[in-house]
Amino acid sequence: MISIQLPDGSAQELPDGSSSADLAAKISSRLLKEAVAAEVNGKVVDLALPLTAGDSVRILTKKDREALEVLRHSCAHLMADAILRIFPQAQLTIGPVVDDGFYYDIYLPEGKITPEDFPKIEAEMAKIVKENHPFRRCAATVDEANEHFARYRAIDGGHNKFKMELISEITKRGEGLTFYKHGEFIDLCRGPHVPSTGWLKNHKLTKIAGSYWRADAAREQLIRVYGTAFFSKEDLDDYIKFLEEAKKRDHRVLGEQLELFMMEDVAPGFPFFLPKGAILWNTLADYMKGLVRRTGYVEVKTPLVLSEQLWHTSGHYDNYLENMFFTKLKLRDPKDASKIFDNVVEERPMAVKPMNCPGHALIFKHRLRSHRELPLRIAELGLVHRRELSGVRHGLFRVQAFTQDDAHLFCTPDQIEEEIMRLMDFFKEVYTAFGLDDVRVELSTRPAKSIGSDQVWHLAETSLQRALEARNLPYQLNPGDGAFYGPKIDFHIRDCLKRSWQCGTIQLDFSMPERFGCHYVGTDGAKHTPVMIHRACFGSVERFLGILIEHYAGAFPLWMSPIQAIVIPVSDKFLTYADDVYSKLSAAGLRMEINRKDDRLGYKIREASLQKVPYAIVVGEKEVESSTINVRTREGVELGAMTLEAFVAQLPEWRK
RNA sequence: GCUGCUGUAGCUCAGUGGUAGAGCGCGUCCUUGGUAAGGACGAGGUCAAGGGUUCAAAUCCCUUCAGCAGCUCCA
Repeated sequence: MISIQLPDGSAQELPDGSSSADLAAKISSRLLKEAVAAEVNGKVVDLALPLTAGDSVRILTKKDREALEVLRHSCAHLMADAILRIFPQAQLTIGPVVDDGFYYDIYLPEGKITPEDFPKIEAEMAKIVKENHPFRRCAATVDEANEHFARYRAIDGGHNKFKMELISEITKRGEGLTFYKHGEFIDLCRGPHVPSTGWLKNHKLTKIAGSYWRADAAREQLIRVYGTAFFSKEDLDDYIKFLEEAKKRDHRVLGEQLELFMMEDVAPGFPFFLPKGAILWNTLADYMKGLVRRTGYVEVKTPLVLSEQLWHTSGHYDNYLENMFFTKLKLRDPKDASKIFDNVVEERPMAVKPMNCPGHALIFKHRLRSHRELPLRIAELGLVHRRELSGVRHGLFRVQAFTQDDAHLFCTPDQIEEEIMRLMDFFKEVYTAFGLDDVRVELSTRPAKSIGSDQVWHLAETSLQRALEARNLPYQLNPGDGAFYGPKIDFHIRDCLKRSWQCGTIQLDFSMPERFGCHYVGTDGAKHTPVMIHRACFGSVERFLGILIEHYAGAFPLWMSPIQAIVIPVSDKFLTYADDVYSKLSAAGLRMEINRKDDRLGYKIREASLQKVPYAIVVGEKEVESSTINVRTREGVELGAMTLEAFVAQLPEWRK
């Protein structure tokens, strides 16, 4: 008999050679039915693996995150099996689990797999699920491995060199080889797996992408087939619904439909804000400017183009060159105006700023500062330009020019804690204002390679920690993940689809004040170097706006809505009255529009709803006679007839 | 930057060697209407750009540019 420890601290006695499955069976038949895998001494393994005395075992069911990963990895095998049945010349490489599913990288010497093949592959997968093959684990030697991989022999007569490469690496590390077999299919795999293919009913292939063996562009081109799997059909359906919902909320699509912004080939990665988008942008900017003014900042404006020399001082030239735009002078030949010289040697070459901090450092050292001025909080909605590789640009999320709600706080080390607490309050106020209450905080501390004294690092890190604790903010600690010049706090917010976005960041900097020679005169009359705190709350106004478009699905709260109400005359007989309503509400401060088109009422209502205008104001004969308006919300609720005053009085918060 | 896919009217897309199409939007007219699509007519295109193959190219090939997905990147 062996004794097995359970998570609740109790123990179970089992016969020698028993497995986790036997353990589950002994606890309850229901648990055996629901068991997916087991965590033995902290490692996830197959249910069928024999246990040894003293093991501590947790049975994993579909409720456990680890179990879902096991399921998905098994599903990767299932998919690989199906693909090999359809494409016998395919060679498997690796097939790991990723965030919301799995993929398998496949080498296909010729031909290709496209999404059109999905139905065929899925049909084959369904067949294998129905056959309900058990997953069997087998340990093997290298020779046996060769044997196992006989079926992967390439058409040219060679072995599957990808698997052979993996095998030789594993062997070199002195680890044993394990294979997993279901039906005729066998694959090199660490495991574990679900008990049988019957578990893998709820799957879906999602997309195809290119990849390279070992992520090395010089090596073989592979086809990456993505899929996902869930324990229940409901979960799979929910996931498919989530994908559809996310697609509907795509800010690039809504940006087009709601006429918020546009992109042009002549300016890739540089959005054009259309009138309605510009209202949104300005609403965010105005909100931020107001808050900054109320919370003890000074606001500045710094130049876009600065001498290259400055970027040497700041260190960006050495570390950030690839992401910077540089100006390039041209000259016309004085004798021949059609001749242009491109390669002009510039006396003072200039660069477009990718960050605002050097400018703010220059403002700080513009004159001698006293300790009495600290903390000095310098804020700027600063437009920065950053070159991005062509493949990474994405709507408003990743652009080449954007406006940071940037600020740099110059303070003494003693003031760090107080400033961080103020920032926590500031950030919280902002996110709450936009209905983003789900905020996750990460604290990253000193990396191996860093500058600054132990003393300053220690003070800074404990200040950050104390501030987080004082504000009761749970946080995730990322030891060693800070920048070389200081620790940082990142804010990740979740939108209404539970997607996480990194927005705010607070970074301490012990380096830049030094580089720029920023000093203040202390109480002792001597010069001291301040600490610099970089911080941005939106991050980028453009990106934050993109997040809000998706968060609200274009139906912004009243105070942000580009058009807050639209006047719809029942027919053009009532245009005069409609104009009157329009002017009065505009004068009251509401952003108004008026629909003068010769369409039927129903059509204009529909248009207003699709444009997500919060209120449609209908005016016709009845309204003219009683000097009222008839109000309908974009959700389709009829608020009925009311006076203009009553309408304005009942509005929820409509300016911030 | 890499790989794959895509680029046709303002938008969404069909057309895949032989006279450029639809729906929506836009304009004009009819209609003067009561809370999510009334009707008729009309304008609108160097088929991304450049080169090649061909009697003939939106269609096939090459190059470039841009977009999309993934990868890589984002101290």
